Amino acid sequence: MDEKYFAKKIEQRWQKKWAESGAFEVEIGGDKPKFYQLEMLPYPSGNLHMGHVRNYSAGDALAWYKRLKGFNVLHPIGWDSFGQPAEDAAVKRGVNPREWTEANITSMQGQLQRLGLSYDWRRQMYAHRPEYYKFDQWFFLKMYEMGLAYKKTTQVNWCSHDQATLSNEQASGGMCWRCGNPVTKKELEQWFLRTTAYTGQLLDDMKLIEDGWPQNVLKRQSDWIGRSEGAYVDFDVMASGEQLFVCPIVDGLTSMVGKDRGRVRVFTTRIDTIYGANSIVLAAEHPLIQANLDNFSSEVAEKIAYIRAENAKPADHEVEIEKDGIDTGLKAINPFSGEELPVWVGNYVMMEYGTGAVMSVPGHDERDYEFAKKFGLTIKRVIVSTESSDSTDLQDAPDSAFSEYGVLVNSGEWSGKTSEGAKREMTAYAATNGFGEGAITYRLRDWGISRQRFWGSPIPIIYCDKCGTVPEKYENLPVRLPENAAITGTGESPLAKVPEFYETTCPKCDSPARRETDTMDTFVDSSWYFFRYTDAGNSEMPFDPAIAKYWTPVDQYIGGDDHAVMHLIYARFWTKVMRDLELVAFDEPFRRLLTQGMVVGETFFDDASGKRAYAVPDDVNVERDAKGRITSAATKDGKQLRHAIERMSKSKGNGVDPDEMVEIYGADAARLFVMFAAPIENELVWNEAGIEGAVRFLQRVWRLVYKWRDVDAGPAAASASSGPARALRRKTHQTIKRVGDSFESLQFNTPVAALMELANVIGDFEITPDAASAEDRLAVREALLSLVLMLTPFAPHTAEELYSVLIDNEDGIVANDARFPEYSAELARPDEIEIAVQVNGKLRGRVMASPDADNAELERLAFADEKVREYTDGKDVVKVVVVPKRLVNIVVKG
RNA sequence: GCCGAGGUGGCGAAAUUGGCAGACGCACUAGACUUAGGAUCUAGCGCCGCGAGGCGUGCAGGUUCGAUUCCUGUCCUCGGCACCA
Repeated sequence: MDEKYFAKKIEQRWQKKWAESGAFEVEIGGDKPKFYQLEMLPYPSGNLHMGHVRNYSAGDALAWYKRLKGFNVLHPIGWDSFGQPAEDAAVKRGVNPREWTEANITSMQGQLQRLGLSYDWRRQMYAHRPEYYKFDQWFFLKMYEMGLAYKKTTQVNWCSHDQATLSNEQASGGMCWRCGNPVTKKELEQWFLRTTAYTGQLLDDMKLIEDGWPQNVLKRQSDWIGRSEGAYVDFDVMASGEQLFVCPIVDGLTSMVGKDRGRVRVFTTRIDTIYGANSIVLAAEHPLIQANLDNFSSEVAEKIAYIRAENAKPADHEVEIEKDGIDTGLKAINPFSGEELPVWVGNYVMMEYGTGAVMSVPGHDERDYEFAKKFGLTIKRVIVSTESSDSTDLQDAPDSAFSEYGVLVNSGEWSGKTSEGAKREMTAYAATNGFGEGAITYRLRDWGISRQRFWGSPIPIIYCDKCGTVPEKYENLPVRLPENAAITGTGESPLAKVPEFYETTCPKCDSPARRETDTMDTFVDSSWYFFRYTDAGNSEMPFDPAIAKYWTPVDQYIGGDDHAVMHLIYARFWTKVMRDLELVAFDEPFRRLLTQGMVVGETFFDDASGKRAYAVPDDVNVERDAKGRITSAATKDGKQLRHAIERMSKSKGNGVDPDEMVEIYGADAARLFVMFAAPIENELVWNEAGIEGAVRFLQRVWRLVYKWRDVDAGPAAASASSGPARALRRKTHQTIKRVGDSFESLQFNTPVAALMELANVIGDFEITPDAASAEDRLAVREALLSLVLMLTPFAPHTAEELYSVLIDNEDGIVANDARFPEYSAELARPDEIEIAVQVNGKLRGRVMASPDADNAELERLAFADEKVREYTDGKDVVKVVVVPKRLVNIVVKG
């Protein structure tokens, strides 16, 4: 053993010991309570970035903490190894996606190992290997049987940059989740998973996890699910004059009521304003509109086609979309008032939400108001008023809609009622009279999972001329990806060009048939991978329910909040499906969720010479303002550079290579620093300056241990000592409390600070080892053992090494199954505490007092203080406020 | 536009939830030890002031003996959503 701190040497030694002893390999059972610690699995891009280091360091710290607390901790890692980058690499460099992926995984496994993360490596899952994706397919077949997987032709989100389909969640904000480019629409036949079958549960079950999940993620999920309560109202629709008219029958949207009469259903949350409707407005894609295109004038038909085309274009949020529309000439009847209303097509009505049809009430809805104004339509009477006054004609006056609740006027028999009451009663009235009903709509849609991609799980479906769509048999799973396929990146399914793949026979009738050539969205893999870890080798089932029952649900999940409405919704949905399949017996997969902030870096671009980014500004001159923000940047030869703060990654060129950090400073220092630098949920602007401090701290602890290593405690003089020994023990126990509390509340920066304080106090302990009394020795030894044990979650190699030095044994913390130090409230209790003395709220003195001193005693001490007297003598004492154990505030006058 | 979170030293941040603002660390300054130090140690480090002292948690008010913490208004920053009827 060396007396100098060489990170590399001890890191290699302990990593080897852990691997050889299977230190983090766990099984079900035993006396210890279980704890499932999980971090979001990485995509094998080839390189770890600092965001990974932050995520996995935090998870590892918790895993260690729980182990030290006596838990049986499952801490696994795996690979989200299907997906587009592998295909991009194939297109760009002609490499085989499988080989590229496997090589990346190998290199990243090495990086994770060098960080010394405490995984049960045996349990790794690899999404791209048949042993895993077999069960993607297994689940698909189950969902097909349950009616949860179905195929339909629809407008899907299309990213023309990536040449790929996207689910609604992946196109959130109108931008592609991968590349950030605007999304267009494309009509395709796609497989969907019926997430909407679980809408209510996805919303309601948030109650079960609201204490363990960040507010902001819950909020985003509930916004995404988008519950909205209102009513359906059916308007009779007919042609006007000689116009021909057909009414298609589409369940829930349209129906026939007579030879020349149809009905169209609108959704509204404000049925109370129905007397103010001046028209009904339909989406251009609405079946009623599409069915009548030939019956409309060419002008109308052209306009509708135009609107439809515009709707498919990518959204630009910088520019507000101008309202557009046209009067179709059709007429509708307001079922409440009996009025005849024109039927319009409007670009602001979306086919995907509600019924694709709305009643337009310009007086009380801002969008309808804009629409009416643009086309010079009548803005009808006031329907909702703040007083129950008589009607006012809105036509001249208004410059905006009044969209609040109030009292109804001009509303027939409902005049005089409140909006709330009228909504209830009018909905009931519509229902009894057969032209409507109460309705709840959601924004959440089904999950489109078909991808015209090679590198994903094949969808296990076969198309037979005789039998139609036929699911593959379970015994034929996995449907394997071929070794090779021409990958062009042009958006067609590569598998459709591989006859050896798609040529098959029908599982039902044995005649020649064709396989589905689309593959599944990669988010399928990550929707259930954390169950696979519990039983990673199972070849018959995704996992054995009995084993999963022991480990799941996940106790603590850590990852970025960029997955708030993608992965986390899908995983919750999948869990509910698994529950209905009786594979699991709970509703929610993740008890607690911690969202860690991004690690970002400063990036510099030279727009003139292309897109080169400068990573470390060695060759960049940077000017900063008082807050340290960059005001300008230029190359050494004076070329101006554009600068930005961006998520760190190798591809952006601003990445700090974790391997390099480990090489220079050591894994422990890198991990410790990342944990200490900022609260875990904050964004971390990467700045390497601070890491030296982490190294210094580890070296300080190292020197302290070696300084005292030969002093054993001797006969345990556990009785309360006085003086420095007692003070040290007090600090030790206060630190134990602070560090434990911090872990429980998922804080990682403050416990490091607490450990630094403790190390500082040990360093200030002035007795030399030779002169130390038995009490001194006990105090120092306890302090050092506690410090080292509590350091384990942040710097496990150093902790293991120093622990073995302290106990003078080759084995360390793991081998001895050591425990987090025991906290003693008695030892943490101070003999004396400092009481602040204020006069009129301003600090004027400090006095020492016993923690048990009563208020009268504290008051007496306060008045006895010389400094305080200067401010109180000769003045009237109006009031004295005493806060036990904290302060005395004397209020004086004059 | 709507919703949410947040503004504390030169920087990252603490603050027992209404009770000594700035713990811990980075950077910086001075000194010690050194052939040397980018090692280590000592001291200093919110602002103004020689000092006593005064001021200070985005800004303006309010509640309170006492406010970074609660309330009202306002400004700014970041994030989410984007015609959801």
